[in-house]
Amino acid sequence: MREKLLKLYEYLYAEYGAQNWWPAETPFEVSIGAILVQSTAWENVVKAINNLKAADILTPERLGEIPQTELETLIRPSGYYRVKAKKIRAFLEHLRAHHQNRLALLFARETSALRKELLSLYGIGEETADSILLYAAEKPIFVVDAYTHRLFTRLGWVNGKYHYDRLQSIFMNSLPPDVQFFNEYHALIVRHGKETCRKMPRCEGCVLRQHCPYPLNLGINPS
DNA sequence: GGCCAGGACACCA
DNA sequence: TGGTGTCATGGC
Repeated sequence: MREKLLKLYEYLYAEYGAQNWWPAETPFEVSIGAILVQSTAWENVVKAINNLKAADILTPERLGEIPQTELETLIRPSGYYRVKAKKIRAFLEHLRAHHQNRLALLFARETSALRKELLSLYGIGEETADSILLYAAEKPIFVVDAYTHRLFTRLGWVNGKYHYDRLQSIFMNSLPPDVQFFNEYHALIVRHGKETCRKMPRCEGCVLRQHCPYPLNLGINPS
């Protein structure tokens, strides 16, 4: 599996180059963005983030002080704005109550304990937790998503239902735990998914509703 | 006007 | 454990 994963990475990197993720200025911005991007096009998240920046409240303290309705209004462009406002407030409340509003204190925890802590919060599931771990806390955790499942399904490397942990294990058990490598690999899979999806009928087992043009000629044999 | 985007959760069998 | 409904704006 290791060789196939490395070959896939080489293909994607040669095709798209460095993606320079996560597109944010601070770990806190990454964390908020990770919640806002749930089932949403990134372009809409940018609008919401820009609203928060324009209001000059993109800090744990300030964001935690504004009323929920005001937060809802500011993040509205990212969609699902009511539930996302609750999720952000749950995250902020935890940060305030347990870590003095300081991400550095939260991120100082041991990785698996930190992951469990994030997963215990309302609105933070596996992908969001791992995105925060990798892109904000810079822990060597591989982020998996629907694009990953679709790509692996088309390559014949997995079949059936989308199980986050199973898919993640394929990477974690085969590749060295390198933050920059994991960063680039996931970003490339997302980039590839965005670039290549809207032309052919969707495939069996695909968790996304959109269309995609697989199979690719990756030259990688199915397992 | 229809489809869908870098999920998570509630509820049900 | 698995399947389904809900949340919602904005681009194409």
